[in-house]
Amino acid sequence: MFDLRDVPLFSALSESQLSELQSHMHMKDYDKECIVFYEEEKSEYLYILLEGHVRLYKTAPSGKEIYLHGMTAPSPLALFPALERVAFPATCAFLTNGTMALLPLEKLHECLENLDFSLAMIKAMTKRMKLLETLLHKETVFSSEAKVADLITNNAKIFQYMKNNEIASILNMTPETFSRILTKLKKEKIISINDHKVNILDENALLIIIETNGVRKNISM
Amino acid sequence: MFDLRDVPLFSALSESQLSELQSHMHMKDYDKECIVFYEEEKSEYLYILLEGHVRLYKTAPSGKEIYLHGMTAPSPLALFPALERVAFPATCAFLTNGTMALLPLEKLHECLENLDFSLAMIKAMTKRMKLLETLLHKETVFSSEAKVADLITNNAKIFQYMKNNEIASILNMTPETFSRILTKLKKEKIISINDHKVNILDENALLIIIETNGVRKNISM
DNA sequence: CTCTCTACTTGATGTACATCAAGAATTTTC
DNA sequence: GAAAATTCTTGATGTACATCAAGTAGAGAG
Repeated sequence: MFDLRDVPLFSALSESQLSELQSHMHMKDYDKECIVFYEEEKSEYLYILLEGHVRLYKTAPSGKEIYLHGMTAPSPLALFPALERVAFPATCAFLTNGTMALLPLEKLHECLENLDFSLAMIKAMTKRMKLLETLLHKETVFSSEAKVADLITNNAKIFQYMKNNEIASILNMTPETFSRILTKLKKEKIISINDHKVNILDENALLIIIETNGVRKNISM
Repeated sequence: MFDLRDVPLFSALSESQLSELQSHMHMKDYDKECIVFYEEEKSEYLYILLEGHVRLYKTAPSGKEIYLHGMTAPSPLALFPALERVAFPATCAFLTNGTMALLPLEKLHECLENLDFSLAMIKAMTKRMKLLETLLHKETVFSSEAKVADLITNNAKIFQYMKNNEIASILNMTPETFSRILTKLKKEKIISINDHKVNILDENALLIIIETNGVRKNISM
């Protein structure tokens, strides 16, 4: 059985409050690939991811999906639409099968009367703002090469359990661009890849790419 | 004299709490164009904009400034770095002259013990998340043409008090691109401009541009 | 009212990506 | 372990912008 106590946002509530909430919640199971909610849709519920992984993405007019975040259980989703009762800014789809809890928004707003819950909410929101801020930074100041360099320095293991074209879509670039950048980095002896394992040969070169958005040129002012 | 009560975030506090806070605050006056804080810098203070306008921007490795938000007084700035005690994600500079209040972070954290203050903090944070979300949407899913169409539909008066190259920088595009898009819209009889006043001739065409990121093509698919 | 300075426009070129199209290398399947 | 399916690579081309460069039009100063 799932327990709201496992979700940090709710861990400060008392037994009685928790069981009150649980009695008002729906559980919903999803299969892999299923859509939980669509961008621009409104909802009367807070979605709480209890089991599985989901991805959040926007869809551009061309039909291209813009990857925002991946989320692993347990985690409340779309806090901002829940608090402001506005439409979802992104579509949410399961990557695995999993379970959501749906909490009516009135119940959520009642919880805010509790100071510890409010503080937990502030914590959860700062975490989400950090994610948004990082994403914005990557999408606005990083070149494709810098995105790859950043991924390799911060999350090299991802190459071991994801296909390159999946990684490319997380970075919001095409598989071709991703491939070209990897071969470039290999040619320049900055990384090597054997059997889906990335070895960093020149950490410093990666940092330079991240800082300058490209390979070192002569120092022009 | 400035009063913290004018800042919605602090309006829930009692007289005694407010005067306690005020006794710990520094006031600082700034001239036009002055930098308040730099991206990547850390601070022991929450900055509260009491008078004037500021802009927040990131700097790309090329030196290009990426405009994020403009803020008008009264408003707390950089809530997320204050709460998490991390570095500023952007640089803040005054557009006019104005005044900041600097509140030591310990004092801010003490305020969070107060439920009403926490709720006001949640409100302030959702407002900020809305801004971030809107910005992310514009920067990731909108074409330059869609950005301009969006600006015209939502904030046509801006043409009356800002120069075109200032508007272009707010939209994160070059003045040349902005000019080309405006002349295109004029040629297509979607807008007209006389004496810095924009007239919308075909509202629907603007909405189509926003939805499709360009002028209507034949319905493919 | 003319002169200057700044803002705007327009064209030519450059650049970082995406897209299209094969081919080469893996992985999966039986 | 061979055939089929999938993923990855590589090259050619396209596109949405930026950049560079020159000219034109307003707007403020004398």
